[in-house]
Amino acid sequence: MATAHRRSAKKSTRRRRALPPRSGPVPSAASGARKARSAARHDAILAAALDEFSLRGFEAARLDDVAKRAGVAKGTIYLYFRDKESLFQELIRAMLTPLIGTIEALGAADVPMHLLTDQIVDVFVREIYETRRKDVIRLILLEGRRFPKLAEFYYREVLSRIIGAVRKLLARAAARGEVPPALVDFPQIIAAPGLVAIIWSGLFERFEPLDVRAMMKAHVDLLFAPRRTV
Amino acid sequence: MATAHRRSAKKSTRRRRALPPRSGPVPSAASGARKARSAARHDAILAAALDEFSLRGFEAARLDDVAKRAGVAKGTIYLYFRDKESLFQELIRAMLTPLIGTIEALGAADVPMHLLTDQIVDVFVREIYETRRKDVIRLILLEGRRFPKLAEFYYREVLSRIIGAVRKLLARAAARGEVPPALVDFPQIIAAPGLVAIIWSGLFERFEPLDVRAMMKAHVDLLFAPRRTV
DNA sequence: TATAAATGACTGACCAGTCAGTCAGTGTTG
DNA sequence: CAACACTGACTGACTGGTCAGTCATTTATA
Repeated sequence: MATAHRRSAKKSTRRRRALPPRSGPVPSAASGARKARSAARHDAILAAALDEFSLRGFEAARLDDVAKRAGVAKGTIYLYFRDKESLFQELIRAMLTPLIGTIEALGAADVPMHLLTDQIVDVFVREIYETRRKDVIRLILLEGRRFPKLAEFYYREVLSRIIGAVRKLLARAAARGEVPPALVDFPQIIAAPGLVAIIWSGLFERFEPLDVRAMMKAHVDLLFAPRRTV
Repeated sequence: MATAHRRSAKKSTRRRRALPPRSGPVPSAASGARKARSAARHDAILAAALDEFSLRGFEAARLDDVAKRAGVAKGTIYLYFRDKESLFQELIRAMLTPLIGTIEALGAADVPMHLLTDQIVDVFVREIYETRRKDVIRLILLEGRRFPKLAEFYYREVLSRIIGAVRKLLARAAARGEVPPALVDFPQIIAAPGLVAIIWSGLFERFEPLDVRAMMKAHVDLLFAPRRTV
């Protein structure tokens, strides 16, 4: 049977390379064309890696396939990334880092709740659900346990900031009586349907399609609907 | 090339095996004891497999480790399970099958919504979150993409039944005006915080603990709180 | 031409699955 | 009850295939 074995990302104990590499090649003083070409290769490898990692997961993804997909030889990957694990981690970072600005901007705004809810849904759908970031987040959920560093990065740089921003907004809204105070304790509740959508789209879409935008809209409308009691 | 015999001369025959005779089952009822012993082995392997699969994921889990953890030789696993994938699938089925009855019972009940919400939270926490089923569900979410059969089993036997039961309850409640009709379209919303909790507990608990029961309670209270408008 | 970049065949570790051999427990016989 | 034969559950060294990472060689660029 097609038994597929994988090696765990273990330390390569042997091989002492005194001064191996830093990230990219290009030592110094290179022409712009060279730099551009190099950056293009770098990005092509990342894009191919995202495809393969999404398709098969970290362990099962083959670097031979990544290379083929990127249109380079396997050795080339090692000119740009230290090893498979570095490639994975740099991929995650590259995809999520641009998100941080967007998040902090969201937290700084001070609009009334009924407008903000639409905004939150919209940012999630446009910046995550309809992009490859959806796959990146799925990868973190998938592989996070075996890469504690990665889970930590994601928590520290992304999640905790989102939670902080949302909590601040909620606290303000709660003070104005626009939102039940219980929600301030669990900002995760707001994002929960987004997570469900990401999981669902990967596993059960084929059995039962899900209109994410409608679901998230329904959810926030339910949460923020006017109440008899506060 | 594989002749790198670390084994060397077959000197010294077999090392004394550990002593299995001591301990347990003991004689008497001939075939009965045998069956019991066999069932115990079967279960020990499943339990060990759950540990290893949860810890490392399907690909990275080693059957050598499963065997060691179960206290049997690797070959023994193959007396009970066809291959690694069968072991995985049987594990999932064994853990989730007992849940089906519980679910259908829940759907049959016809209690007012405000009582049912507590019940839903309670069943989730007691039957899933506080048991190893949490890990099993995490495994499905994580590995489901690479085991379409498994995702289908889970959807058909578990998820669709839960959704059906909850939807029925919601429709009845909505007809009585206890629940906003929008919720009937997205029963996933009710379960969403449960899913968040399962993921969260695996990845971010160490940074920020999460009180699942409180979060789920807050969520259903928010959803089902009396409203000014319906 | 000199130097950097890229290649891909190769190596060594690694692991799912196999199977020849072992032995505890059972049945049979004297 | 002891001695012997039998059996099948169990074992673990081994095989065959896989793939991350290396490096001698080739190709592109300045």
